[in-house]
Amino acid sequence: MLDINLIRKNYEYVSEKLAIKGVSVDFSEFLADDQKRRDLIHTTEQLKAERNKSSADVPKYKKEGKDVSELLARMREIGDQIKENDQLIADMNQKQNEFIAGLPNLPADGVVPGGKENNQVISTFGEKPVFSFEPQHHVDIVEHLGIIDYARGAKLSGSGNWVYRGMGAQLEWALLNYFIQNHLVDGYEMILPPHLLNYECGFTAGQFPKFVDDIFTLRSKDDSDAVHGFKRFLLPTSETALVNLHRDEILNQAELPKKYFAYTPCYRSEAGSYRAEERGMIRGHQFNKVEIFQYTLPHNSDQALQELISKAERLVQGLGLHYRVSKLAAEDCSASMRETYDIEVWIPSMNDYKEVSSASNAGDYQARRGNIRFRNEETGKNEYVHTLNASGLATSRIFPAIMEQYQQADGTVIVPEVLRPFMNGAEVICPR
RNA sequence: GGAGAAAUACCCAAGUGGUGAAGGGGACGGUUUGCUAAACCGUUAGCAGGGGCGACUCUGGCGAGGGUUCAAAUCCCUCUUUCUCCGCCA
Repeated sequence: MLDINLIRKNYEYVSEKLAIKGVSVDFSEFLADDQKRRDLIHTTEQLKAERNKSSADVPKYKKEGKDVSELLARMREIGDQIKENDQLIADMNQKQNEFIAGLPNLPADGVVPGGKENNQVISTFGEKPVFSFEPQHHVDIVEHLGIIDYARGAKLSGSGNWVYRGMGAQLEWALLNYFIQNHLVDGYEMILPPHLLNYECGFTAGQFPKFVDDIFTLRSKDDSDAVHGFKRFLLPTSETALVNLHRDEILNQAELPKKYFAYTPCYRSEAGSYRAEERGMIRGHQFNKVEIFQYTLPHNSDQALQELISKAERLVQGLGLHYRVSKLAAEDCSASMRETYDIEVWIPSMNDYKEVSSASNAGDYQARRGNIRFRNEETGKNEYVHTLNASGLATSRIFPAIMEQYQQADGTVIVPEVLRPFMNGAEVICPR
């Protein structure tokens, strides 16, 4: 959520920044409505002041034996006017809130306009592997090895679902353990949140109201009072849970930065996004991810973003996978984020790099939506924290990358060394 | 799932229709003191939102949202959470 005072003070600046994100907004009606709203608040509050005063007079006059019927009549009149005005103000507030909540974050300085095509590769690690044989697609590899079962995944749940089995399940779990170990060593606190979250969580994260279609919502027996058509949804990423941990809280400055990580499956409806070239486990309705998250002081968030990026990079490096880091153009950043870097791993069969981690700084955008503040020790004032998140990592892209980058001529796959301690020392995955 | 009880500040807690939300603990500030403790004095209802250049002032706020009333922490309704009991259960 953007700062309404910033819009009031300098809407030209806000418009310019939003234009970089490809959003054009005319603030003139908004500002006029805001003035009307404030005027009405002012007159209504004066009426309330009168009501409070007269209210106190009633028992006083009664005690003195005076007639209060005229006073009561006037009070009734004021009361009706107040009621009417309060309703108008509530409507205006709602309209204003919906407008502001619908605006995306402003891109940070240095974020270039445009979409994907303007993303800039800022670094690469390792080299594309060279094969002395015809490399296989990861779907063919995992089916040959019998470690991912797509057919039965579809039988159990429908397309876009798969079953990890045997060494596949072990490799998946080893990856998660490897990530977790890494974050624990760095002093991040481990969180296992609920997977079913309420509407407010999605609002704070910035997924709602705009991106409701991308998530799975749950029906319950009594949805009659569910304002948005559902009471709970399955989290699309544990970021949604982590950013809500301190919703409506005022943190002590000394507690910051708060560093968390969480493991959860991520559930996404991915409506209509299936693409033929993404067969396999590149895009599914459920995938595993460890998410790293920080709440920081405003002036420390840029530095924290670098920390998150290098943490995610270190994980991919440890696995010995070739990848690159891209700085996203404004329109490729999600709505809540002011700056995002993607770590993209090389998938030979796709002849392309696919995102395994997205590291973002939301600035105070999510903190405003979720009312997450800290007490500034110097000023004694409450200010909004900054929130940052990064995947650390998503397995659904790493797994195929391992399959394809570590495949051998005989169809077996070498287990990256860092994972072996979590797999009883297994060095290679062979067919069952 | 059923029945009952509760929700007031950092904590405990009073307040069942009439201006300004008791009291205690804690915390913070001060006096006294060589230091600590004690004692004494004071501050501590967050927060959000209006108006004003400003000193300042007004409004809302007693879990949340509605309602009744001239007036609501107090009465009524809905919801949320917590606790107790019953049922079911990994």
